[in-house]
Amino acid sequence: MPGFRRGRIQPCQRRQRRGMRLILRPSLLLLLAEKESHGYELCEQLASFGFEPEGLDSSIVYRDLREMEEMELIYSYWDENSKGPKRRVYRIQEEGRSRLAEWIENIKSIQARMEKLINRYHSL
Amino acid sequence: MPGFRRGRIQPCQRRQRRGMRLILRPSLLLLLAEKESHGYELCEQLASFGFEPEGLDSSIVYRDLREMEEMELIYSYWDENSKGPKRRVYRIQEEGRSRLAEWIENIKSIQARMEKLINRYHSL
DNA sequence: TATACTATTGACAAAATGCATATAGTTTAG
DNA sequence: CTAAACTATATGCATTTTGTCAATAGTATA
Repeated sequence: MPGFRRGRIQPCQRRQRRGMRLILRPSLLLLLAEKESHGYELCEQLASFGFEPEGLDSSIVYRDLREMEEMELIYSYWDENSKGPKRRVYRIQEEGRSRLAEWIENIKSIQARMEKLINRYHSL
Repeated sequence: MPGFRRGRIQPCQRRQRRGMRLILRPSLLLLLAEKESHGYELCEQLASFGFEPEGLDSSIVYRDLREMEEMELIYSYWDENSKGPKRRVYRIQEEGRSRLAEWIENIKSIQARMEKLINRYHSL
């Protein structure tokens, strides 16, 4: 069984996952702000943010990491000394820390808008 | 000036708008749960959910309305008696009310996860 | 030695999004 | 009276984002 996979999902479920995609990069960046890590380990740790392993294809995580590296928020090096296949270890950059702060602010404002929506719904 | 338009946006801003797209349909459906309405009016009312007119192209709203109609969450009829161009008036269906309830639950769970993320960020 | 687990990457199709533009009736300013 | 601005909806297209599959490879274990 190749790790972190799933079957095809329903169109109605895609929309639900979209909300999670929104916090995927911030979650990864936060994990890397806590300590350096590699893709596979990050996939496991994402569970603590509510990402279930069946709900997230690991290729998405790897892709997002590469993209954040291109944005120069993080950088990577090969860990040659680890057991098993070589790992690409990511570490956060200063640029990444400030971007994380921005993303968190953005999430707060989205959250506030969601709050408004929910309240309005309940006063129907 | 054609209503509800804007210029080209930066790639960093796109991600911010993504959060708003997430609550666009639920917002529209909630507005329609409150009272029947047509696209143009809905565009105006969206401001109360934090959608700025410059931040949302009205074609997106019209498209989402058509799609929700295809999903049979809402239905429409032409208002022939109104002044100006004819309006397509939307009304929510039972199916729409239950879907709205589901969407709200989903938003709540996303909100809870965002909360977790924010708390974890602040304990860095 | 076959299977499962660790670990990463690339290609491709499908879906979502942003933007421009077309159409058309009505009101208002000059 | 006529051009501009506003109300109102719709569509096509290019780009971006997403999900899925498949390929590769080293190591541990049954």
